[in-house]
Amino acid sequence: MNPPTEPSNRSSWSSYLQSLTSQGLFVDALQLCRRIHLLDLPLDRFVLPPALKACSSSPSNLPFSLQLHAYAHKTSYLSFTFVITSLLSAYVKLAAFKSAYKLFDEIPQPTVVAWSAFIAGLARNAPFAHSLSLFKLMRVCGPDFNSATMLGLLPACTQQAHLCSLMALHTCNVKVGMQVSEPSVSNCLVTAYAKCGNTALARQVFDETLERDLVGWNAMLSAYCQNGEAHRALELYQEMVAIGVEPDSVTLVCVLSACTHLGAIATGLEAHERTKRFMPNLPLSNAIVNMYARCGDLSMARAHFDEMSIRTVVTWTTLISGYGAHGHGAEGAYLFDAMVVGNIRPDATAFVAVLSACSHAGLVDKALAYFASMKQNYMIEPRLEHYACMVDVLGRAGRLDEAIALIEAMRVEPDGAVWGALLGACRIHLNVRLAEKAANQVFQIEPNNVGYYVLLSNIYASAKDHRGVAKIRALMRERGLKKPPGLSYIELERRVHVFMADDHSHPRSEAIYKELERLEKALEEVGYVRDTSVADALFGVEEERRGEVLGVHSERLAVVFGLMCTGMGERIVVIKNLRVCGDCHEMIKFTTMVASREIVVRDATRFHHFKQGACSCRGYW
DNA sequence: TTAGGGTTAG
Repeated sequence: MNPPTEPSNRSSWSSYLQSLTSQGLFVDALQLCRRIHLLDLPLDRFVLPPALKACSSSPSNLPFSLQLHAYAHKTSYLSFTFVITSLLSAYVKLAAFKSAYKLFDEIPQPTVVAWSAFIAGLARNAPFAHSLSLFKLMRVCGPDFNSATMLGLLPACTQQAHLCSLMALHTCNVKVGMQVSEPSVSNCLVTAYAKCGNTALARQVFDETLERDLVGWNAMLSAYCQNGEAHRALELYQEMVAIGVEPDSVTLVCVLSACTHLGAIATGLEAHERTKRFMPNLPLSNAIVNMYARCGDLSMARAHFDEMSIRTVVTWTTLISGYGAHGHGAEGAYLFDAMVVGNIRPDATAFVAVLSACSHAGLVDKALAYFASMKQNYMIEPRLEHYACMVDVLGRAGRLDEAIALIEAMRVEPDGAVWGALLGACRIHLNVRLAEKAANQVFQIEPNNVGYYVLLSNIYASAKDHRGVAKIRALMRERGLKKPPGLSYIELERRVHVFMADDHSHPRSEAIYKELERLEKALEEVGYVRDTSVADALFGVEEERRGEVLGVHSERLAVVFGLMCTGMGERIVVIKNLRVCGDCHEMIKFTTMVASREIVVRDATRFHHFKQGACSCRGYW
């Protein structure tokens, strides 16, 4: 959009300024303000809100905001609520909290709008405690709050720690009957509960809402997606469609995201069909590319990417990470270079994507070159996640000394992910001594992250160090840590089936176990030997747990069920929430030979394409 | 003063 034409008479300065700020042209707006100021032209009060909005775009404009404040005082414009609210929100955005509180104190009798504006400003720009205590003060000595007060305050509840306060605010709403009369407040409560990680309470509010609108459905869908309950999101979506609620583009972004998590490509395809009438739509298109890439269909992801008329760095990053996850590092790097040639500037996230693509494909030199160019060519200071990627790259390739040197040279304190990457490399190259060193660090930084304990325990097990295994298991018990359950998903005829280890809950469970037994016999005949090192290490240490460890992993059940339900030549796609176990990895390799099938497994870190007895990861996982 | 959405690592 072009900037509007400058006005010829003074009376339209304020509307001109307004149009500049509404287009986000803050620099031009500020220049104009200063010119008006220099010319000493008489301003009307309507100039102040856009001028203050422009000021709040950068902290360096605080002195100018103070000048505008003084001007408002001199001209008595401060008696208008809209001038006060503009000043308050400018001060809050500029983090000039003292000035904001002082101004608020000076208002003789703040209206509900002034209270709400100040609360909303604090909610967005200051820690939650600020806006909450102002709301408490309002309850004591201010006017009654209205729905706008709540809509401004609730978005500040963003963490688990805010849950108790959120429940208290919820009670306030129930008391005045607002939750029933105002769907917008209910929807905001759903979102707030979701951000605090409590989908059960979010659902309760959703269920109690009488006038349920599309925003409410979308808020609940997104609540499930953000909290790793994609399965529930899809159920809710089916329910919504069944009662005739027409999805919009936001609904479809949520649904595509849920399909992405579950690997539910058939449902994703159906959602893709529904997106047609919203196109072109950048967030939707990005979600589609991501869905295909992470559901295992790179060519569909690429086809949609190629069709897009506008692509941002987010679009490119999505596809690069897709190629990376499938082990096509060279293509990922090629895309990154093509993006740069097309004049799209990579950001820190794009570098994470390309570095991880290099890592999964073992492209060490390429990764080192990208890592160097971040700072040299783009002035992007490597962050912890970039270091974690580089340690991963060097570590996987067996260049452990260089990985350690990199950690030692880091300007920032390494975090759990960095040491965790080194620990992962120690698993691949079975370096027990270095693993202990890395684990020692990681346990101090992230004492509750179970994954790292399991990793070290498995390293000891592979090295047949039974005492080491016992030590880690004891440490886990002492700290009250339990391994999260491994889950595998498989989508068949638009239904997602979920399996856990030793799961007997599936309706066709008996047949699945029989088929598994038959398959394992056939695999042994062609040379598959079950790797029991992890379970053996527990033998004599935790006799009662040996069975559990030796038990049937979820990916085995999902793969066998997939074999049973699909025809010859059909590809099987299984999604796992944790890393696929070494023994299952081996077993699936043999299965592709015996059953002449292609099997794709997406685990927590990447894709494994199994075909004719080999896996695309070639050990880089 | 005013509710819902997309990308990365381990």
